[in-house]
Parts: sequence; structure tokens; C-alpha cells
Amino acid sequence: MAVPEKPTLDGLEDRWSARWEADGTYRFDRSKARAEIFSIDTPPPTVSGSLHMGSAFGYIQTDAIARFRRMTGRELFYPMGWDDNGLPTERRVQNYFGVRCDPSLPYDPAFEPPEKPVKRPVPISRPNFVELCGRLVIEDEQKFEELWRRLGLSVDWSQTYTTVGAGAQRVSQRMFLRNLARGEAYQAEAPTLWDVDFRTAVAQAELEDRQTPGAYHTVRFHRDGADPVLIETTRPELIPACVALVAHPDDARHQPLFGSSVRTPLFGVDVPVLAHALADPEKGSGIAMICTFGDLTDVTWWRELDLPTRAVVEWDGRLRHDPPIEIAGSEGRAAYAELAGKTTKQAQQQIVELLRRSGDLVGDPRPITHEVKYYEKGDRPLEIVTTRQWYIRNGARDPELRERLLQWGRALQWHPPHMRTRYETWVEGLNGDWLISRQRFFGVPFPLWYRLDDEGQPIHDEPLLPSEERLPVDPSSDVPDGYEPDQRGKPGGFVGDPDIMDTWATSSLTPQIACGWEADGDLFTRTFPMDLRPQGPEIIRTWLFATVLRAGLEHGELPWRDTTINGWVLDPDRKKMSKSIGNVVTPMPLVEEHGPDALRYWSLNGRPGVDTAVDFGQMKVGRRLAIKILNASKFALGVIGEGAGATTDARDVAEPLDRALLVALAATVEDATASFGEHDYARALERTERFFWGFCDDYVELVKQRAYGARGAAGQASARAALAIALDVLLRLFAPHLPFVTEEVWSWWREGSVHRAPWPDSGVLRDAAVHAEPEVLAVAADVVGAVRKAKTASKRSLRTDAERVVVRDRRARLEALEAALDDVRETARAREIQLDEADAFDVEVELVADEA
RNA sequence: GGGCGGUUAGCUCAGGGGGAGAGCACUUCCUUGACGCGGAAGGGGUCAGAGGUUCAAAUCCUCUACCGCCCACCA
Repeated sequence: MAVPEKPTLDGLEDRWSARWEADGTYRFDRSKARAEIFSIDTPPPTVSGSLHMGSAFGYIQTDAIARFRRMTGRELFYPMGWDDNGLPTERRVQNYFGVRCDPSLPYDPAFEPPEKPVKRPVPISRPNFVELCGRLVIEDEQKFEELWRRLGLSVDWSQTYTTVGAGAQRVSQRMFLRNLARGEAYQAEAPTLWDVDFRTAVAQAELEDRQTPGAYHTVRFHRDGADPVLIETTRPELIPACVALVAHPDDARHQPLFGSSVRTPLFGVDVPVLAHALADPEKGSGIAMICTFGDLTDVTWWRELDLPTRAVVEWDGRLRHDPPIEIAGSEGRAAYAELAGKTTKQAQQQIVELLRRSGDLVGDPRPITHEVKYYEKGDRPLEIVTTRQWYIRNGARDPELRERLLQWGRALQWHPPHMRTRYETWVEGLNGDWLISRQRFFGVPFPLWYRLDDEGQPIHDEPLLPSEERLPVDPSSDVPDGYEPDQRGKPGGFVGDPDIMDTWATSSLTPQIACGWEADGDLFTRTFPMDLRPQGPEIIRTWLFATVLRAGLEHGELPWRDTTINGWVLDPDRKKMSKSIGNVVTPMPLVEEHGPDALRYWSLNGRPGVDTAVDFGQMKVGRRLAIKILNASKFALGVIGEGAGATTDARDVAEPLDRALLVALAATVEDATASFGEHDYARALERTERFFWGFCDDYVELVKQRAYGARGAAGQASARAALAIALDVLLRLFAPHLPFVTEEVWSWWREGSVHRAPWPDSGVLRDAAVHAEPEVLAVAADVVGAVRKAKTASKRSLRTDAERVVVRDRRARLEALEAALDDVRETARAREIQLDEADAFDVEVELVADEA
């Protein structure tokens, strides 16, 4: 292909992404051996939602690393997954199709959603619901893929997976069954953090603290023949759930009370006063009420002090209808009746009234703001209810496993290294095993059933398990071996486990899903453990931790060698982007306005792991760089001449100035290579770019005339070869960052794709430039720069001739300059150059008289 | 409450024991035969503050302040 008359960036995306697809440029060749392969555990983005700037930012950084590795000869295993599993999709499906999931219903293969939105959502079976989810996410997945392609991500688009697809379900269920067989998964009935809106259990990793308004209430607990005990609480509505009071064992104020009991206000229930070291004498009145359950400290006290359970909050977030059995008195029952059925918030208002009337409230509630735990996707504070759930051991209650997790964390190469601290604090702060069951519908079901006893009650202790060959199964429609479908739900029959797995229980298996664990042993041995896990900082405690845990339990090793943690993207004012503030920037309009290489340039200027503000200025700079590459290349190829493809033999480079260029180029290659070796795409870009601008501003200007043939064939050949070599190397150095413009220019004079070309080798350049004097280019550039400055200072055109230029410098520099004197003279348009030895560099310029 | 990262030009950020840098913005100039979606040049900084180590500190150490984030049993 020839050099276009007027090079442009317009249309490069469409042209080249179509071409790369047609040519299979990024297709994974699975015949390569493990050592030749570089495998990346790409984060599967959540597809039900909008495209985030942060994802584009992180994926681009990973792509530059991937492209570098590919050019160094590694075969890239770079699949892309879509995380469609989970709550966000469920919500959209309910609204979009007007349905709701009822797992007790049987599958209806002929089901079609209502044509028009309906008032009452249609109840459908879980498999039907999951089908609709799948239908909806396909659109989103296409939108995502389109964006990724426009950004130039070099993923192999034939290697995609989804986290609810059959393959992922099979891996997820198989791993669960293995965890179960080894005793790493277990079921327990226990107090659980519970979201009352989503009506599901929530894991520690999904918690978020939020500043929430509340109030201290001072409440009297009664004693016979003595003053009442005053306690402070933010949750007076839980007084009916109170099972004890607690104070610090050393707290002299309350020591006399230990061992005695007090009566709860309104309800008249006797509760003991106990001592526990967790009680903080500084907080409130130093004595707290323990309820089942107001917060996680209550759970600790309840467990360690062996207290009874007196739950009042139900799974819907309302107070149960019947009072706890201990509330026996008629006054107490009457008081409770006024709370029954109310939400906790309503109940709080009501009980404050009741306490006021009974005189048990001291003073008025004192408003405060405090941190309260929420489900990260939820809107109301979490409650704690007792439910039966599935757990996976995560080291929280197992010091030996915890130590192994810490060791794996230390064995993993973190980029940047300080991100490891987040992992360690998380592991060390785990306060319970990983709760993996969710009372939701769109996700991977637990692959098991329970026998029903004669009363129709499930026998949880001995679940009925499928063989691994049967996976994936949906126990709500599939039937356990040895049973008939009509035995479902009948006494003596069976019932499926109704829950699905936490989305992270599947996402934590992306290496196994992508690498074909237990499904494609050949692929697995070629790709696992993977080389790199790139991801955002906010999911270290979820995705990264859980992946290390699952791989550790199953394979006894890390799932990858390195992890790169990208920075956070901030809005242009360095504020966190959030929907509520309305400062969210999305990538697609930016690609359209600035072009993909420009957007990539901004992303790749963000240092690894460093929070980076959206910067339209940087995108403009990136676009300018891409344009400069087009024009500089066009010019260079113009002077190199026809048939230039064959003239990159470094041995043709004879002139000292040209050799000096090759030395500088070699240093740049080494710098960029070393930087990429540490996954530092940003430094590689910076060094390459710096060299490139110097190349354009100084070197190209210096050799222009000679390259045109102004001083004979030998000098011309040398300049042409140096230009060709430099261009060839520069395009390859820029290729990981700016894949579109480099591919465009490459296509003008090279065969194949620059993205499959070998990474530049500095050794070849060094060999060719042996005996080169690097100073030649530096001094020549200094002199030409000084002359330009003189012309600019006197407000003259750069074309103005100089009558005379006097260069003063140390002897060695003057000698270097002499080697390029003809080029300098022509570039400076100097009629005469005089060299005077001096201690410091100085240039005196005498311009011809101004004609005007 | 514990921890991690940061604080360098008006802005966004590199740098990391010996000259204080880049881009943008600003000012001035150049319509050069690669490039006006250009190009050349210029002005601009107590490197947050204090103390210490050193011949030498923006850089290493200590403390302080502020910003961001992570974690925490939040009555």
C-alpha cells in the first residue's frame, strides 16, 4: 500500500478492527507450549449496567501489556468474560419483562413474557427467569464488545465466556462439590447479615459502612428495691429482643450488678447483667444491652456468653407478630402488640412513645450520626437474622489456612507492591467464613437436593448430590438420582436447595472457567496457573481474595503469578465519579470525539496503580501525537524513497550523526523494554514519546537536506537507512500504546501486522552503531536549537539565513559537532560556522539583514 | 481507632541523594517544500511544614498538617 496524499486518523478504527478480526491477528494458537504462552485472567465486567470509564482505563492498560508480550514472542491467551450473574441483572429483568421469579414453580419450556408491561408481575420458574436474564444480557454484551473493539483491545473474541453460561455453572458447581467433599463448604444455621429489601443474606465482603443518622436513647432497666440501671441504645425497638446487659469486668461502677438480673422496660423480662471485656466503659453509660441481634458485637456476646436467642426482626425487616415467649405479662404483651408487624424504623418511633408514657425514657433521644453497615447495593441498614446458609472456609476460623492465605499473598507479585497490604488487612480482619448462599434467582444454583422426612421437612444433614458428570444441574427442575419428578415436595420425596451462589463464588473461578478446568485438560496445562491478573483496587477483598482462596483449596497453588492493580478514575476535578453527583464520564463519546488512540494515550499516561483524573487535555495531546506519527512517517517514507522496505540494513548507516541516532534509539528500546518488563506501560510510553519528539524536532530536521541527496549518494544512503530503521523501531515501540495509527503506517510499507512484528532488539542497533559518538547528535541539536532560538527572539522566520554562527564549547563537544557540521550548517541556514573552544556552551548568531 | 498512598509550576502529573522537569493553559513569534487537527521560543515553583542524617536532601529518617483510600466489635 502506498503512502496516502493526506494521512488522517479518520476511519482507522473501523478499518483496522475489521481487518484484525478477518486476519485473526489476536487469535490464540493453542498449539504453543506453556512457556511460550502468556495468559491473562481478564476481569469479566458486569454487563448489566453502563460502561464505566474505570473499566476502559484498566482494560487499556492491560491491553498495552498484552500487546508488548505478544510482540516479544509470547502467544497471548487473552479471553474476555461477561459477568452477567447477579442482582443488577435480576432487577432489570423484572422491570423489563414484567416477571418475578418463584423457584417453587416448574419450568415452562413454552413460556413467553407478556407483550406489554403488566401491573402484576407474572410469576415464573427459576429456569425461565434465568432464560430471560440471558436474553437481556446478550444486548449488553454486544455493546461492551463493540466498545472494547473500538478501544483496540487485542482479546481473542472467539474466547468469551459468561458467568451464568453452562460452562461457568459446571465449573462453579463442580468446585462447590469438591469443597463440600473436603469439608471446606458447610451449611449452618446462624445469625446472618441480612438485607431486608433484597431478602437475602449478605457476605462480609459486600458490606459497606455508611454515615447514618440515629439517636441515643437513655432507657431505664428496673431492679427490685434499687435504682434503675440506665443504658444507652440507638436501637430501642430491640428491647423486646434483649437477652442481657453487659459491662466491662473491671468497671467498678457496674461490678456490684454482675450476677444479678434486671427487668426490661415495657416488657418486664428478667435479663442477667454480665461481664465481658468487649464492653467499653467509655461508651454511653458503660453498660450495654445485648439483643439478638442488633449488631455483630451482639453476635459475639451471644456466642461467647452462651445467651439465649430472642429474635424479633423477621426476614422482611418487620417485627414478628407474636412476642417472644419470655414476654409473658399482659402489659408486656400489650406493649409488644403495638410494635408487631412494623418495620424497625416504625417500631422505633412507636417504642419511644411507649417508653415516654411509661416513664422509662430519660430525657429526649439525642440525635447522632454514626457508621452503620449496609449491603453495598442496598438502601436500608442490614439486620441480623438467623438463617440456614452455606459457607466456605476462608481462614477466619482456621489459623493454619489463614497463614497459608497470607503466604500466597506474599508469593504473588503485586504491581504496585503496596497493594498487597490491602489483601493482608482483609485476610487478617476476616471475622467469619465466607457466606456463599443467596436467596436470589439469577445465578448458579447449589447442585443438591434434600430428602423430605415423613412430615415433608427437609433433612439438611445428608444432601443428595449429583455426580460431576451430570453438571450443571438446576435442582429446581432436575431430579436427584433414584427419584421421580412427582416425588418433588412430597413427604418421603425430595426438594431442591432453593438458593443460588454468591456472584463471587463463580467469579472467583475465572481462571478455571477460562482455562478449561476439568473440561479441556490440554488447554488447562497450557494456560494455568495464569501469568497475570489485572484488576481494580476495590475488588481485592472480593475477586482477588476469593480467587486465591479457591485455587489454593483446589490446586494448592496461586492461580496467577502477577497481579496489576490499576488506579481509580476520578472526574476532571479529581472528585470521585458518582451517579448521584452526576459527574460520571462514559468512554464511548470520548472515543467518538478524540479517537481510540487518544483515549488510550490518556489511559496509558496514568501510572500503574495511581488514581487518575479524566483529562481531555491529555486526550488531545494523544491525538496530536497520533497525527504527528502519521505526518512524520509520511515525510520519512517520502525521503527514504521507493522500495524503502529493503533498506533497513543498519550497516548502511555510516555518518556519525546517523550512528548517534541509533545509539539513542537503542537506549530508548532498552528503557521501554525494561519498563514493560515491570508492567510499566506508562514509563515505556514516556520514554518512547520523548525520543520520538526529539527525532522529529532535531534529527529529521538535521538530515533533511542530506536525505534529499544534497551531499551525494553515500550520505544520502546513510540518512535514508537511519530514517527507515528509526521509523520501523518507533512504530513497534508505539504499537502497544497506539495500535491503530501504528498499524496504519506499518501498512504503508511493511508486510503483515505491526502487532505480530517482533519487539525491537536494541542489540542490533548497538552493533550497527559501534564506535558511534552519541554526543554528535546532542551537540548538533543544541546548536540548531540555539539558532532557532535566536531567530525566534528576533522575530524572524526560521527560514532566515544566518550570516555567521559562532559556537563556543569544550573541545570534545566541538569535535563531535564537526562530524555533523554540514548537516548543522544546512539546517541552521548558516553561511559560516565558527568553532571556538571555551569552558561553557554558547552560540552567537548573526542573521542576515531583514529585507523589510 | 489501626493502616496504605499522596502533597512538586495556574491545572494534570513525572522525577526520587549532586543541575527543579513534561504536557496543558498563558505570552510572543513563524502561514517552513511532513505536519495550522501545525511549528518555534518565552515567563512561571520556599518540591506542604518542622527537625534530623549527609560534604550535599524535592529525593533518606522522624514528627506535624492536610487530601484520598483500605480496614475495624459503630451500646
